[in-house]
Amino acid sequence: MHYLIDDTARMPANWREAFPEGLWRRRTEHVAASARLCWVRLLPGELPAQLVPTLNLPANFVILADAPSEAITVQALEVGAAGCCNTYAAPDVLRQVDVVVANGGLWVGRSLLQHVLASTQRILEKKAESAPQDWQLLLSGREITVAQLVGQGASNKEVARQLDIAERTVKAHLTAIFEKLQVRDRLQLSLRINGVRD
Amino acid sequence: MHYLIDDTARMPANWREAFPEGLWRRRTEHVAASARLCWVRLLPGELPAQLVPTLNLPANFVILADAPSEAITVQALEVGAAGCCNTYAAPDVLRQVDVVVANGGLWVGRSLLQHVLASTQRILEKKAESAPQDWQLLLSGREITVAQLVGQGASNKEVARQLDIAERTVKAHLTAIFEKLQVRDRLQLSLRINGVRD
DNA sequence: GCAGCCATTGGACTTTGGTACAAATCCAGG
DNA sequence: CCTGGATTTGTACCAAAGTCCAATGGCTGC
Repeated sequence: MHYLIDDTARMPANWREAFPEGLWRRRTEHVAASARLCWVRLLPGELPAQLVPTLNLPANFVILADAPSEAITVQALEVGAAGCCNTYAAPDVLRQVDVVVANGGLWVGRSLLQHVLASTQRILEKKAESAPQDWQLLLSGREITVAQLVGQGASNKEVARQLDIAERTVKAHLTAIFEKLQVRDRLQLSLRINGVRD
Repeated sequence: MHYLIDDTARMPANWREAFPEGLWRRRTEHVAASARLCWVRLLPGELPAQLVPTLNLPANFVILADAPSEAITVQALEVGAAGCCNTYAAPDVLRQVDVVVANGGLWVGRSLLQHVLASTQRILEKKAESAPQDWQLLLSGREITVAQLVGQGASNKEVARQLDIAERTVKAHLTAIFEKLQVRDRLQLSLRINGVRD
């Protein structure tokens, strides 16, 4: 049997859809030790380390976060959760989590996993510090200028005005930049040159 | 259909049991592009980065290692694999990997995951002190979720798929977010939530 | 000189992002 | 019961972003 421990006002529809027979419980209510899996929903801003010790949970439980983050997930697993996922994850995903956990696995969402693995990779390579501005080496002078402005949030029109060139030219530079840096649009360019890891 | 790309002498019994209809292939042989999942077995001492580029693999493939390690797994995902697991994993586990990958997930074994998460924890502790997220206080739960995804570079379509809602809804949330945070587009939103100062 | 890169621009086009206006459900609190 | 916020979706429309093909002129190095 599945349990959803949730002190918010409304039960997420996707969970109900994933587990039509699942039971909704307040944090103060009892959960059978025989529960197959217990889903614990965090309140906004709450962290697993604050909540979990206050509850009497069965062996298998999973944290549900409305706004999951790397910090929440790591902490969830640290306090014994078998996984952490978005409260609003699709029903298929929820059922998938169930299957993985039932087989003794740990569940971590794809984006987080990539995030974490990317961090690990940097540790393994220890390259992070050596090449802070590698992208500049791949671009021509003008392209660097355009990339910096776009990276700060400027529109094509603004870049054009500031550099006194046609908007069309800005687009041409951007197309070249995207190709050279292997990014698909200005937002990912911004993340790249501002050193935001994802 | 499942394929096992394996140049060793014997086909692992567990794989045969997990996918009775699966096809065993040498590395030189052709794999249908319509393959559901392609399992690639590493030879002893071999690394994914050496092998994968030499093969013509479909979109979804998983690395099988007789002796999996953190290095092998990270490298496997780096070169595009959807997961990495022990060649001799139980049939149930193999089928589980299949399900996860079929749903767009990445699969990483439990022990590796714990290992990697432990490393990540240290980085997070440093990051946590620096930036209190004021913007989160202005948004509803769902809006926070959308803002985070967009801030990481996701397109409207990707956000919609990930949250299992219509693209139109993503736009509605974004319009509300822009208004509340007083930014004009997704790029400036990204700068705001990633704490980039200009 | 000529090949090659850089910077520039145009026209035509497709895709994506964002807004306006509207409306549905659910649920909380008065 | 009714109001108001949160979440969801629709149609339609406009603007911005991005691509493709093509061209010009400047500069450098062989």
